[in-house]
Amino acid sequence: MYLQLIEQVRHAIELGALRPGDQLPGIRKVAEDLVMNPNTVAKAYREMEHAGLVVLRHGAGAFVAEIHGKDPGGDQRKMQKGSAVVRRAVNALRDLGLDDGAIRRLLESELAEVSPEVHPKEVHQ
Amino acid sequence: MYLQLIEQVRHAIELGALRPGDQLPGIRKVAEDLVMNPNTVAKAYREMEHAGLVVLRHGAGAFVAEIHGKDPGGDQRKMQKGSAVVRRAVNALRDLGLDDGAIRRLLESELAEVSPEVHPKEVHQ
DNA sequence: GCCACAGTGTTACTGTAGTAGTACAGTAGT
DNA sequence: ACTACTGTACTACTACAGTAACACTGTGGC
Repeated sequence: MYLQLIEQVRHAIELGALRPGDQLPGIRKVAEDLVMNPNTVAKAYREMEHAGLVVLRHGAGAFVAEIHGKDPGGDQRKMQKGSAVVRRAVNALRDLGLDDGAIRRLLESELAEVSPEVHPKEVHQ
Repeated sequence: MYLQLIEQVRHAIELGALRPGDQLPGIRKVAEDLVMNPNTVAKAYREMEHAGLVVLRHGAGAFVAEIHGKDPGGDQRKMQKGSAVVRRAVNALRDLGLDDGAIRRLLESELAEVSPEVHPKEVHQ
């Protein structure tokens, strides 16, 4: 759950929806919106700080870190182009009558094709 | 982890790699291959039996259930066509320089676009 | 026919990570 | 200084993964 939240924020940053210096909504606010415990959000925030995505200032708030990648602008272009690719693919897959679960399985199967048995786990250390 | 195993088996059945009546490898065998605990595999097997995917026979083994869907053949076709779609999309995304994590985020973002906040949880029971 | 053995799934029990709940501590504006 | 906001720390609970001993089935030898 807290991992999903991290992925969402990471995605927002990559897309440019969140920019360096921006303040993230407070822990309780997020917790209320997503119907989860404040502590769970706090854990996500701490993990993100550990990953260098955001900077936490006790009492002040959480802010998007200044530099999270080497090529901030390039990533946004790539993600936007990629988003179009994914949209077309998903539409085609849904036209075939496949549900979200089947689509996820197909993707995981394809991703595992090249680099098998490498699950995304080495992120935090 | 046991959920991933279930998804893999479900995928294999949908693709036709596993057919009704086929015997699944033993719990310990699978556990050794995937470097996980036999108990974890056992839990996956039990969940799959509960979902009607397989039939467990104490002392004999685990076998793929006779009927798991209404249109066995049609699903295979759809999945195979879908697999081609996904392959092309993934290749395009990788050519853009996107890694697996970014690709997953793009997919999740796209899937959430239409039916937001509906996480895959209603599978069992 | 019967028994031992190797295979199978099953069932306790333990440790650990994630989540929820609650109270605490720091910051900034008034 | 007060107050309303922020993140932090501690505790309890639940679910998952790991470990080991158990129970059932099928096969081969006797």
